[in-house]
Amino acid sequence: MSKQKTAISPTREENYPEWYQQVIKAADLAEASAVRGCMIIKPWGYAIWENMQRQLDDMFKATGHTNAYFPLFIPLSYFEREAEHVEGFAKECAIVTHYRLIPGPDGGLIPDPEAKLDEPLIVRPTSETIINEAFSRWVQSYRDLPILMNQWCNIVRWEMRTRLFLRTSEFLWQEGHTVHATKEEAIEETHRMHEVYARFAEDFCAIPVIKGPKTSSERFPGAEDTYTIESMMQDRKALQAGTSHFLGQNFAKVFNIEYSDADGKLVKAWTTSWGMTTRMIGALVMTHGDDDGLVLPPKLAPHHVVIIPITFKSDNPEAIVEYCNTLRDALQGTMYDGKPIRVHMDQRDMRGGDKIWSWVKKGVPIRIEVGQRDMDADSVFMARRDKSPKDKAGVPRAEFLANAVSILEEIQNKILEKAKAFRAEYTRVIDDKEEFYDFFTAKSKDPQRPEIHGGFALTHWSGSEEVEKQINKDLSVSIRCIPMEGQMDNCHEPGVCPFDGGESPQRVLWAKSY
RNA sequence: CGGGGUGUAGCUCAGCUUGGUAGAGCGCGUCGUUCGGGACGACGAGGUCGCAGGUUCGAAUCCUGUCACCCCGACCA
Repeated sequence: MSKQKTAISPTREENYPEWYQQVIKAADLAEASAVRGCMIIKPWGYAIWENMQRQLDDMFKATGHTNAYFPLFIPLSYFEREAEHVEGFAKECAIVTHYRLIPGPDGGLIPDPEAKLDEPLIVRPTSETIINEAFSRWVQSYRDLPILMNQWCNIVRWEMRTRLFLRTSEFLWQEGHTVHATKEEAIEETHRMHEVYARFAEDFCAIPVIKGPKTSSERFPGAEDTYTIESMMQDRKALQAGTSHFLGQNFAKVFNIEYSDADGKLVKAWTTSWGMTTRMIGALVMTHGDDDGLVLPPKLAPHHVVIIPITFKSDNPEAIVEYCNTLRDALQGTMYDGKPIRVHMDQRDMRGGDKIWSWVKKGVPIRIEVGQRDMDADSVFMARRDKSPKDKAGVPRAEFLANAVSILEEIQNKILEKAKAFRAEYTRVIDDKEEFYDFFTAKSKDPQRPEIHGGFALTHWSGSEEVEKQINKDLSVSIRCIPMEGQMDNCHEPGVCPFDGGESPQRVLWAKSY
């Protein structure tokens, strides 16, 4: 095969959606399965998810939460209780109606009509209903509160159009569910977990996010308030990376979560829920990936360092392997982010070029090649994933060992800064309707293949749902969130809505979204 | 559910209009020459052409039915 300029074809510029698919394939993260809309998460993709899980789980534990597990199936009658919740999820539910198969007339298997369930079960699209039903039995006294619970599980939402990691019919996530004695405590919890997500995104995924509440039309079905973190992908579209919901007393009412307070009065409780999903892996791809494949933030990379012994030219390959072994041991004895550096020795029997590129495409932060020459000079040949694949050089072994941690830290910081700069470049404060429409309109001739355009727009907004609807219809642009204090500059002064001239307390964030 | 398209080797696809013994590239295996940035050669393994009917001496190819998937719209973490 002839040498290509980039490892991934097409490039982001040429065809962004196709680039995304190719990166996932090249990095061996996941593949489509025989089941429509469901993906097979392969070991490299799953290892990233495990690192996310471990980190988030620590953060949940540190904020007082415990894990539990609730059933995959939810009785239809539970699900029916909260009207808005039903309206939001009924259109995309998988339903179990039978529990036995029998041979059919055409030789295949069919559901046994005799084995029809009295009450259909739905496969959970989210677990508020079944968890709050349990909570209603667990909560009797103010002494039982708060309940701070989380579960790691899979859920099913029967999506029409799917894309690996971003939108699949089945996906993995965590869902936190809490019950509180007072409104204030529940709101505080909602904000606490919102903040946990933002910190996780920025400090671990190196994905800068904008925090804020959703408008009422974008809220979680059944919530009083939904708080989101929104990030900008490299095609300048917004991705909702995590949400935290203040559910008020909506679920407490329909599931009858009541407790006796200190005065012996019977009081309704307040609940929250919050979730983050495997979509985050898609966010990593689209935030940091380049035309050579995935770029992983070191804190989440399954391997921090890959060591490739180059032995074919040596009289003494065993010595090189041994030299690599001691290098690996030394690295593993070094702590990064509170844990030993994760090192992988790649001794697969394959050609050097293929081997090296496979790690470039997988996004490993540091690559080390060691051949006879390096060993003789007591040095290593190092390449960093945040630099060009060709930008690599020999460094003395001792120097590399001394600097390994700071290089990982530097890569982690650098990709976050790069993402922040990208977002800043394509975020615009707009006060004029025409300019807004122009900003979000592609200039390319072929409407099937619009060029990468638009970004984040900050405008005033009167609060009108009509305006929201019209803009969504015209441009497929929506309000991603109402940025909170301190999230963006020039955002929190009152002004005039450029769409209907109404008064506006602050600017809101508009974008096309996933 | 509307509009468009595709089912042939592990993968990507050609062959179909005009019926006549199943093809290519990549990948895979063995051997050789190579190899400090995506090698090359030789040989080899691998397919009841989505499924069911029909037409025909003969069907991947024509006809009918059916199933699945993909793309574009409405819905979504």
